[in-house]
Amino acid sequence: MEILIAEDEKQIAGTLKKRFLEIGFHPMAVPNGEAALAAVEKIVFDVIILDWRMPKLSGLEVCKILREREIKAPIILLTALSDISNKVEALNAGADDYITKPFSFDELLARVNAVVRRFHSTTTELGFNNCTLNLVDHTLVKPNEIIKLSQKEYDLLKFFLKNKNSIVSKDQICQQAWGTKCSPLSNIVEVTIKNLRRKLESKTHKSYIRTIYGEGYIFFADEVLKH
Amino acid sequence: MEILIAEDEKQIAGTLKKRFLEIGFHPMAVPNGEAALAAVEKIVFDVIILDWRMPKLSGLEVCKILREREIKAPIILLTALSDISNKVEALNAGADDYITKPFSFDELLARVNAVVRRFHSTTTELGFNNCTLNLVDHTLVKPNEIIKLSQKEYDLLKFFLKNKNSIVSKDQICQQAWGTKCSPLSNIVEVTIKNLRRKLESKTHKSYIRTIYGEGYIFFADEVLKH
DNA sequence: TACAATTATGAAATTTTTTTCATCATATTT
DNA sequence: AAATATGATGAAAAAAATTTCATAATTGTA
Repeated sequence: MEILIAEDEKQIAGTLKKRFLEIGFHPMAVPNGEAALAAVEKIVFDVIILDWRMPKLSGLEVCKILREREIKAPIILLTALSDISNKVEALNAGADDYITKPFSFDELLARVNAVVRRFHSTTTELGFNNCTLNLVDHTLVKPNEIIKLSQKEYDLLKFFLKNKNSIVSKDQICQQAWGTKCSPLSNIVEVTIKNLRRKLESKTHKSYIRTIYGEGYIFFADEVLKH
Repeated sequence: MEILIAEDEKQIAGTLKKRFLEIGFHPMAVPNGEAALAAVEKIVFDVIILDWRMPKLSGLEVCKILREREIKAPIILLTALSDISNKVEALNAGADDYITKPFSFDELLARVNAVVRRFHSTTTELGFNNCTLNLVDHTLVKPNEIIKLSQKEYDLLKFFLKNKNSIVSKDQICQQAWGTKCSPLSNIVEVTIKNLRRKLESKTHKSYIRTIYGEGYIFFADEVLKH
């Protein structure tokens, strides 16, 4: 789980990072709003935690900018004030939750989990590297073009993205994308992989799908880096 | 906008209903949790507001039950206590927001709008009557069967659902579902409507799409009733 | 009721997607 | 390096989706 923490108070940032690390999350801490915006350009986060009061760019402003840029990841705002109008302002800026300092780590964790669970149950796109699979349109959104995927190509890519960076066997692929056992008489999987590879490839990024001889395939996607 | 308000304090319920009515929403007030569950069985709400403290079934319990039943509509819990652990409990139960009494109507409205806006930007299905259009699978989910829609049938139905109960011209349909002006030389729209009608029809419900001679079509869907 | 305009429909034609097949390329083992 | 197994690929075949077309049915109007 990739978490961005934008917080200028070093002690809070440090504690949060440490606690998230302990439970196996991947936190990244930045000290201001500009750094948060820069980080989001490069990395796909599962949740973004923004301190409201930061020098220059406030957490609220960062939140608004992220939503304008169509960043969909859930955002939680931290604030010293428990003013109710702040809460409304935060929601209107596109935040998903709001938490007042001081707070316990367990409370923050509960909110992070709630917000992420909800997000994953309703998300409409899956990102990888500098591309996105649009689950509603069934299109592959590359940096400079939008490519229509056929049904099978879509099913296959979706399966790869759910299992990125780990080996999947041909049997597993058949089961998920074709709903049947893999027939040794047919090579539909190979053919569809060939076609998907062609649609995925670009000048900068040639090989998303690596063949593991005798085992299956791995879809390589930097979980983290967007560019 | 269909809003369910489950609140046993009659005065609060009455005021909320009145205020929502004034701004053109369609509120329905019920006095307890059981009635709320029953209402959700029959009606598709855009947002559900639950009082935490209600006789027998609490708002929190109703919330959990609704999520178990895969009701996706956003839920806001009302409570007299501003205890932070309650907020965590609410989120863990699948609620989207939490508001402590006393609150102003404007604050509630802001939260309703925030929660609905977010929901609509990430929703993965559109409901109508006793059916659902699954936007990810491109399937039509009827009470007893799941029907695969072709791309064009899907585009057409999606357009109808976005414009239900109002006349849409053939030109509008072409523009949205085919991305081109309607050619007088082609009757693709009529043909696709014919095919969609066939897939939509059931023993109980024959005519979703009514033709308005010389004007276009209306897709009739009870905005409200599920059964 | 007759007529013109509009919509509905079955079936053919076209296009696209999916699958099969033959052949080539590559990896592993000996 | 040779033999064998596995995967890749272009092209053909089959199936499915989309569009066209001819004709039938329906609606509104004279």
